[in-house]
Amino acid sequence: MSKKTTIYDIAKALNITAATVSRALNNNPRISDDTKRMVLETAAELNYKPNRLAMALKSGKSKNVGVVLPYINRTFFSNVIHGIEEELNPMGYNVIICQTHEDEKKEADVIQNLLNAQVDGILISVSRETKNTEHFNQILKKNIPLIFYDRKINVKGASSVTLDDYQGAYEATKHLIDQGCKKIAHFTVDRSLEIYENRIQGYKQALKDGGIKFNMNHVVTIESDIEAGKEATKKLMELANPPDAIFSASDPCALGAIQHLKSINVRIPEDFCVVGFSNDPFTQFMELTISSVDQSPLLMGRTAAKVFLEQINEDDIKIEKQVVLTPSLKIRKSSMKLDSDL
Amino acid sequence: MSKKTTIYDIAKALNITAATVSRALNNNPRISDDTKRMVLETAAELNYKPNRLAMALKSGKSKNVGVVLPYINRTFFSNVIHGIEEELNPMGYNVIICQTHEDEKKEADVIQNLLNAQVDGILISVSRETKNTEHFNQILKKNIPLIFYDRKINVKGASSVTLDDYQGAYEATKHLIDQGCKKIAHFTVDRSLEIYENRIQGYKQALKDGGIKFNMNHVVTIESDIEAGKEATKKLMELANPPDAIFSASDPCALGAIQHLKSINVRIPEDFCVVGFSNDPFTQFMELTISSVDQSPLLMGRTAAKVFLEQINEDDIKIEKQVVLTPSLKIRKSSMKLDSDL
DNA sequence: GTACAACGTGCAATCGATTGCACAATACTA
DNA sequence: TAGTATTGTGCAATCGATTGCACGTTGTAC
Repeated sequence: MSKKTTIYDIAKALNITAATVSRALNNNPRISDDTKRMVLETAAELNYKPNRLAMALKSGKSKNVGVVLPYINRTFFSNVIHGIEEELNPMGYNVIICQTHEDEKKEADVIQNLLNAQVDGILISVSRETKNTEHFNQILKKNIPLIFYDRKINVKGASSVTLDDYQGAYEATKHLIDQGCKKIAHFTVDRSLEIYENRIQGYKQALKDGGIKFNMNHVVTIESDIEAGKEATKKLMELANPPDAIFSASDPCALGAIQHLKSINVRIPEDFCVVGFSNDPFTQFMELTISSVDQSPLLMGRTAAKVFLEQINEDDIKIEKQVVLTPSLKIRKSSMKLDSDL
Repeated sequence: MSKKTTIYDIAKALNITAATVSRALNNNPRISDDTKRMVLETAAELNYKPNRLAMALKSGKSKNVGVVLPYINRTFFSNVIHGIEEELNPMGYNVIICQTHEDEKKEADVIQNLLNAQVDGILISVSRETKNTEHFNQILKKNIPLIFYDRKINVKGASSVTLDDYQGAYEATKHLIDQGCKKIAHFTVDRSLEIYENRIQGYKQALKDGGIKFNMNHVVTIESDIEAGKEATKKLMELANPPDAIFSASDPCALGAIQHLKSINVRIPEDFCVVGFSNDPFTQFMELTISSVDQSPLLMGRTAAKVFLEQINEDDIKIEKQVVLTPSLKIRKSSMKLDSDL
């Protein structure tokens, strides 16, 4: 195995100093062109590769950023990462992924770990459990950019890139009203998370603006999976006053709802409309395609990355930046009662 | 902003040497218990956190591993990552994700980058384009473990964790034959990749064993998406001798096939059976659930990680290890012609 | 011919943690 | 009481690259 070649090896080969080699490699104007050429040639010959660890230790910049999220194998999050990489890789940054599994303690742990690894910034979507903000302050205290994406929490000094969940929910609900739905139920997941709370608020406002009375019994908090959607729908349909539409804050729940409705022979969208949230790919795959609010995860990732890059370049002047992306409602069969919407 | 505290700060506070502090923190037996206690206390007070970069530089072990894959936002790959993290995080490793976008040059670039970052190992699923193995040899020359997962390429000294694609394809095809299908077509994606070639071979062997003549016209190479699946199916059905089943090496293509077949009123599974490959979540979401071969991506990730851990512990003795995982066919509605399969 | 500028390199410290070797202090043996 | 173990720390080099300052050379001006 060939030991790695360092600038010292190059220096020795040319009978000069490592300092000169370093300067030559960095194209320092104080080094003569001749020397530069020789260094470059020798570097190539010896197959020299810079040791990023050494550079990082010296400069204090690791050129790594941490990306923290609940679970990586969720469509939304893996797409966000994709977006982040698109922006950061070309700038020479590597991305270290850490999962929290929706656990506050684990979140604090991975953040500590990232700080120890000297990351240059942290992009995070907070876990559902998180209440304490101490670990976030740790980051800011070290003057490391902290950017929340999608799920944020209020921390002074941190930036955020989020979706206008309120708006998305409002549009989805309004769309259902426009389709003639009168009794619109809502599935939510975790009201302690801002995103879900905002969706409820958007939903409520749309009802209000549409002249529909808000019905407490039509709002159900469930897990974000198909089964939960089925069960919840079953219960809703057994109410004395069942809904004629569901706006679900989660796509899997919307799917579960549809599956149950079909099983009891409710016609969709003629008798019942459903709209989901997230625009997960599967919503387009079904025969009965599902309307959903798109969160543009790629754009969110790219935007979060850009905000990071801005902050890193502004040095000491720490300007919090709050970017809010606009969602777009994808209207599909599950809620297309009227031809006019085609 | 509080400057980071180092072992020197602790040393100064206690009027001892950084060397002693280092030993105390590492629980070196040559340090007295008293000193250890004091160091630990002071470390806590000063909120000392080890600098992983410095440790890495000194030890030559960065505790980072690179994971290279075509695209992160593919169900299969994001699940593999999940599996890798499950094994590696508890051991103190961080994972650096790099995408190749199926591009050989990019693949070589990210590998170079990972090597410069001094990763302790590289787990990779090669890009479709890759022919040259030079960049892989670079890794091995530095005595860094190289583990292929899913898509491998022959490189002496590298380990691999793959799926028995041959077996998976064989079972899928045999299952179709057992269902009474006589003319089974096959969708493949890229025959230059071992995994797809193996699937074809398994398909062929199953046909042979089932006494069915292989029909060249029933094997179609297409992209792995719904549209391609639709089109290819359309063409197949227009043949003088159309198939009565499709074993697709890709789930999206299988879905495309089903969509087209429905559109021309072919009954599934009564008149036509379809089996996909990958067991993508959406295959279970449809009303007409799709049979598919499961690749157990989580297990694959975990296994690849374990192989890495073994190699890293065996030091110089470099033993190549080839693990082959067994796929499992998930039989669902799209191919369940006979009740006996229930 | 002297003075000063410009140019090109080398010296040595630094980033933070680790470690072989040396050495002082104490404990134990004869 | 001298001599040898044992124990606990310090010294200084090291990992690989960077950088402020110093210094020797050559060139130019008067």
